[in-house]
Amino acid sequence: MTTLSNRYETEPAKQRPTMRDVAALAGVGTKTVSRVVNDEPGVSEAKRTRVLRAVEQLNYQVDMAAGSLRRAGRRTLSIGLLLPSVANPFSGEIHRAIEDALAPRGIAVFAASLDDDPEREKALVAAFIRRRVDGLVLTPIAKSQAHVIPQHSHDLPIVFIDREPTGIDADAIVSDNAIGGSRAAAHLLSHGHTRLAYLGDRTDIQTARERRRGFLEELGRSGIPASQVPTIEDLHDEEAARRAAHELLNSQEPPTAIFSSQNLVTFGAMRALKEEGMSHKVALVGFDDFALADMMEPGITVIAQHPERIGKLAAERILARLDGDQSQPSTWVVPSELIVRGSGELLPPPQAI
Amino acid sequence: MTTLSNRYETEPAKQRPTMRDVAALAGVGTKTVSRVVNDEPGVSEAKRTRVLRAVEQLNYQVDMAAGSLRRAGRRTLSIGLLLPSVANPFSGEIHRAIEDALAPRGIAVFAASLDDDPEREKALVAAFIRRRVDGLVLTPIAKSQAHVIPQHSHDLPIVFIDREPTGIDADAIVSDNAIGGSRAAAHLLSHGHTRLAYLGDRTDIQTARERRRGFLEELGRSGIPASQVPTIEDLHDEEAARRAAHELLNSQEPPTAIFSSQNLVTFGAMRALKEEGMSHKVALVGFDDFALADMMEPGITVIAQHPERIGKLAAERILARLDGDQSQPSTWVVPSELIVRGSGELLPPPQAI
DNA sequence: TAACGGTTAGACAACGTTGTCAACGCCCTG
DNA sequence: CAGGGCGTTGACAACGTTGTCTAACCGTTA
Repeated sequence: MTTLSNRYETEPAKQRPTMRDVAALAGVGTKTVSRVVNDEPGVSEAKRTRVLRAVEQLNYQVDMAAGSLRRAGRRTLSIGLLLPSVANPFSGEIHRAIEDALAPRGIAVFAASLDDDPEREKALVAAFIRRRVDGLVLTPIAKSQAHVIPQHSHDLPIVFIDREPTGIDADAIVSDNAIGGSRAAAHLLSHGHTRLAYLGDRTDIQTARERRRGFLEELGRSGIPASQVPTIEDLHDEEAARRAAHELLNSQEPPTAIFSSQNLVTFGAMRALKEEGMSHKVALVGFDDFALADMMEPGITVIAQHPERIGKLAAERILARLDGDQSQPSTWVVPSELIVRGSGELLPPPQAI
Repeated sequence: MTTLSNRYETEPAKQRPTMRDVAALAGVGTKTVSRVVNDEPGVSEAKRTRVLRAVEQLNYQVDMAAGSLRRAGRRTLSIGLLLPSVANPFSGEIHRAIEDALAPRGIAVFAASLDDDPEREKALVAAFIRRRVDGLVLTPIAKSQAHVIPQHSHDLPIVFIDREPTGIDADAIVSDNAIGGSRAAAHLLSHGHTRLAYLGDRTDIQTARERRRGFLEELGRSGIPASQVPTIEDLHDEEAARRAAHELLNSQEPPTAIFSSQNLVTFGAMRALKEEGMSHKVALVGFDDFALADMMEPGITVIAQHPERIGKLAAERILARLDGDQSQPSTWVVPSELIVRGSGELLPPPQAI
């Protein structure tokens, strides 16, 4: 409220200046203006400064859309990013890493949330293609991406993140989900646990299945058959996870250690443990790190993913493809990391050994 | 790796189909194709289905950029969103609310991070204007936004969020920072505290100053002059806040209650309290809510903001302006809310009363 | 049968920019 | 002094789409 005039009351809403306006004011041809604003050679110093002055005076900004329409290659210097949700901190980290990697090249990022909805996946991919993005980074949801990606977008660089795509051959960046799961198992086993349980996410999500597989296989290698491991799955929110954990803790033979395959599931498990007064009695390892994990009582041991590395790699793949990389698409795996904070190092009670 | 052919090996990288291709295949004029894909009337059913079949077959998608170049009004159906950082959960919530409000109108969101850097603010605004976004939602940083927003963008809807702009007359959506601060003070006073301290963010940030002002004014009304309130400011990260809190707690007359003006500052204070074993002895109220605040020991009482409401209002303002709203720009205030969880209800020790 | 109105259809120009190309002026060389 | 080469410059078409406008066709009415 500092100025007096209302931005919205100025009547004629004067047109945004075009290159022609600048050319007219500077007394040159439009092509000369084009050369100046694009830093192309072949313009005398005298004209260059005249043009720059006119640009300044009119506050002219090129229309990139019009430019890329004519320009060879048709680059729009924008990419589309499809995440589970832009409000999700894990996605936010990926987003930021991608932005940081693309900004130096002047590439802007369209971001959108999928909410695990295959319909949205398809619609948003189409919306971005209509906007002629130079590349696409996306977390796949639909069973197959073949129908999501139109045939004739074959030259559009696409990188899948977090989950590998199906039905289409493209670059992908994923965490080592199975290895992470086995890492969790090995860690708990090394502290003497023999009664372990698994709390997992929706089984139609590939990463969740991988984490479970890695966890159970590692237990199997230590002589604990999967049939002996209570496994509760399809937990998609904190409340469901909380109830499942309560159920586990009140079962006939409660586990002495729990592996939760995802953030919200971990939160639910933490709640249940706290409510049962078992936070310091039953070990917990969660997949995926989160803020303040070290401030919990006890601190929560996790298998941390590295969203910033996933994002950086995804952006690098897009750039490489834009720069003409024709190599076979492949999958890059970002290693997970065990972070020890207390909850995963609780020992089983003597009688349970 | 499901299919055999490499997407990047198909030699001629065939051109994306245009309206002309569709028209040729369907045996009609381009304008008829245009009418069909834009759902305009005046096309016989026979031709309509022929066009749709051709669209399907070629997997044609309109080029929105080319369309809006010609189309009156020049809408690109995209907006620019400038946040402190897309990786910041508070920003993520705002982002999501904006996306949800604009998606039904087919508007896509460019998101970018400012990192509190006025240079980036200016550069990113320019980048979005070059892309001809239909509107701009931004968290202002520079001392004045007058030079950030070019003169001739006077018809471009702009909404400022979180902080009010200076030097430009535009809509703004903010939290009731001062009231929130006074709410925190009143809450702590009502539990008998008389020795309170303030831990604050960078003093050049308007919101931080407002929160402090509200807090101190409320104390003043209860007869506690600002001069008696230890005030440590310019804390921009968790570590600085932690050190400041330690200092406070080890001072001659340590406070019995602390108000921290921002998330990272709250985290630092929590750390210091835990390290000093004072978590249950010194009251703490933080500005801004965060995940797992209720799982801390004790739960952290906060003055919660409502990012989802801020985002929704911002999007609604943009839409109203796009729809021709010419009213005076003004500021909308989103009320904060006290959430009681334990840390703010700790009583001062008897000897301190 | 002629005139008319309504519907359907496509030719054409234009949106703001850049690639292509021809033309201009200047300086240098033979 | 003619000719060649080089550095500048702008006219023009084209990018993919849509607004405008006119034409063709249909059925109806006088």
